Amino acid sequence: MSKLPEVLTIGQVAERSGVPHTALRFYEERGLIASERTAGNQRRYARSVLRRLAFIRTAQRVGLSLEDVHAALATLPDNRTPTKSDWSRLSTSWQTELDARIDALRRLRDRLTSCIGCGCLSLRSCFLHNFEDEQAVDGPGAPKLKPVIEGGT
Amino acid sequence: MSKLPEVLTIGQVAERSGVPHTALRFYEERGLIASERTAGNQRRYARSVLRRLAFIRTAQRVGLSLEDVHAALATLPDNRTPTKSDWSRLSTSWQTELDARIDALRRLRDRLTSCIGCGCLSLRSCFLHNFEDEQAVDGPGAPKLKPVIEGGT
DNA sequence: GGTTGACCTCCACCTAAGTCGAAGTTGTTT
DNA sequence: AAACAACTTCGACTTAGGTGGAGGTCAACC
Repeated sequence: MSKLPEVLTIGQVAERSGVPHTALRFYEERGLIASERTAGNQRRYARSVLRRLAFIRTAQRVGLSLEDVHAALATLPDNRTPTKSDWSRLSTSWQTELDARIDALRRLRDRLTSCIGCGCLSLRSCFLHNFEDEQAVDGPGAPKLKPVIEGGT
Repeated sequence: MSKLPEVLTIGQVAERSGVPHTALRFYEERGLIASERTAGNQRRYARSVLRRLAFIRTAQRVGLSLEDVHAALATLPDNRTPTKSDWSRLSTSWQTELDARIDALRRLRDRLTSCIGCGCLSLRSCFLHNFEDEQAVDGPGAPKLKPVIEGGT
């Protein structure tokens, strides 16, 4: 535990996080991460930026936008210790969204699973034929499929 | 059950599916859905397109790209009944991906959950401070965070 | 103290996933 | 058969999330 560097250059952050330096500047511009500057105007990052980046990339991976992430992180001010209610806000608002997404994914997967298990070569009982479309009855006013993709704040 | 329409116009599909007509044309251009044409060159859709759309939107919602969806659907040729191995291919390749995404989501959510439960107002044990970053030890060759966002085929 | 690589800003460009509008055609209704 | 909504194509534009290069500066080593 000798020389854990106090601060990291952009190159070091890029290497350690796997996030390209171009993206790091982009995230900074978007207010997702922050840096100090040296006398010579170069960025220096606190090591905690790595966790932030991991969080950002994970959130992105599961389909959340940078704006979502930004909104969430913005509720945790960088310069003061978050209060319990800061946490509550972020946590509960995200959990609802995350739960919904987990559920959607699970249903998608299970549909595939049961499909392959059922031997339904005729597509008779497969997802492409039964995919929550039972409202397609005759007459007008058939309910719409729920609007998907909304990037809810 | 009188007059279930055999085919649907683009407007009807848009209304029933909730997918804008502009997007429907776009999906067709990308080969995700198909239509017949009338003598006068207007699109007519089989009702099964609604399931396909629901599938597409669900997949998108959980962060899969249209290219992913296209690749998957392309393995199920539109004009012949899918074989068991058609299904196997789609199903198993997607399940791996879906499982991974479900897992990532769940970990994200659980981190948030335990965080709010732990009373860690100092951020000492919170995700922003502990988010899989324990490889940030001194010395070179610290393993990168896994590359996120790859849109794997 | 000079070279070399890492860094800086700015700007143009890129892909994905669409949207919008113009200008013309079709289909339905009266 | 006239009106009008719904359709057609096509090209320009949009937003998100970046990438890449030009032209210049900083820092670290010899």
